[in-house]
Amino acid sequence: MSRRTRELNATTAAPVFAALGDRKRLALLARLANGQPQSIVQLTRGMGLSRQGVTKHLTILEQTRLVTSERVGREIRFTLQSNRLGEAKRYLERASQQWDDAIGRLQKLVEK
Amino acid sequence: MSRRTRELNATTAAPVFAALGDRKRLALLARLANGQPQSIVQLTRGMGLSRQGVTKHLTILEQTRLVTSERVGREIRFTLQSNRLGEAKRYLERASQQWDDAIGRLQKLVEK
DNA sequence: CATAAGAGCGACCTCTTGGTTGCTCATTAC
DNA sequence: GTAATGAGCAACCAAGAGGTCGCTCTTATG
Repeated sequence: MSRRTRELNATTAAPVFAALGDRKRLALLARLANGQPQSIVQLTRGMGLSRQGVTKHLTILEQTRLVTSERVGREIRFTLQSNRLGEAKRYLERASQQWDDAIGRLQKLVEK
Repeated sequence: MSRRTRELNATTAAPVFAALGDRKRLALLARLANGQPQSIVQLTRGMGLSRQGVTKHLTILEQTRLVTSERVGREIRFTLQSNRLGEAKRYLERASQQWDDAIGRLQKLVEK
């Protein structure tokens, strides 16, 4: 029984958004979204950052489960976890929906 | 011609996610999502934080346009901007969709 | 086997973040 | 008019983030 896809709350969502809150990390995710799993050196290319710097970012992304990694020989291949992005997306969805509902109720009151 | 609701890219999205990447700030947004615009002292209540601390968080939320403020007498009322949340949501939507599409194409290739 | 390639680990540095306190200013209430 | 309330500003502090370098370890490759 995997608990991987339960809903995020303020406490669990914050680290995920924090992980998304960096240009370089978003760039890494965008790279991974484009196709196959990629190794650290591959992801380092054209990133304007040292390999160790990239590793740090990938560690953060992995800790928040936005990516997963798999060792293949001497390489480590990173894969985007789109379901995790989905969880973050749904969190925002709920917040904005709640607000829109509140506004809607308020307007009805005013109209009466 | 307002440019407020154009699409986010990696550069413009990062600060928004960074703003969302803090428990306290998510709590503030949740509060604002519950109903009417609220002042700083109101938002401070039960936050376990000094008024100035809350002000700092609200400043960050306002700089990224997740909230707007309006002066009313000696108070400042903060309002949630649900469309901004929507922009962030759509950014995540695109990334995960792109990945899912890539995976789909890959599987088709394998099946052949 | 020797070497190259991919990655881990630790030390280090600087700038930013999240938080505080203290004081001042403006607006409302009595 | 005086007090109380809401907010701004500046200084300060500790901890964390983002980045580097240097060295070691492991896994191919020739």
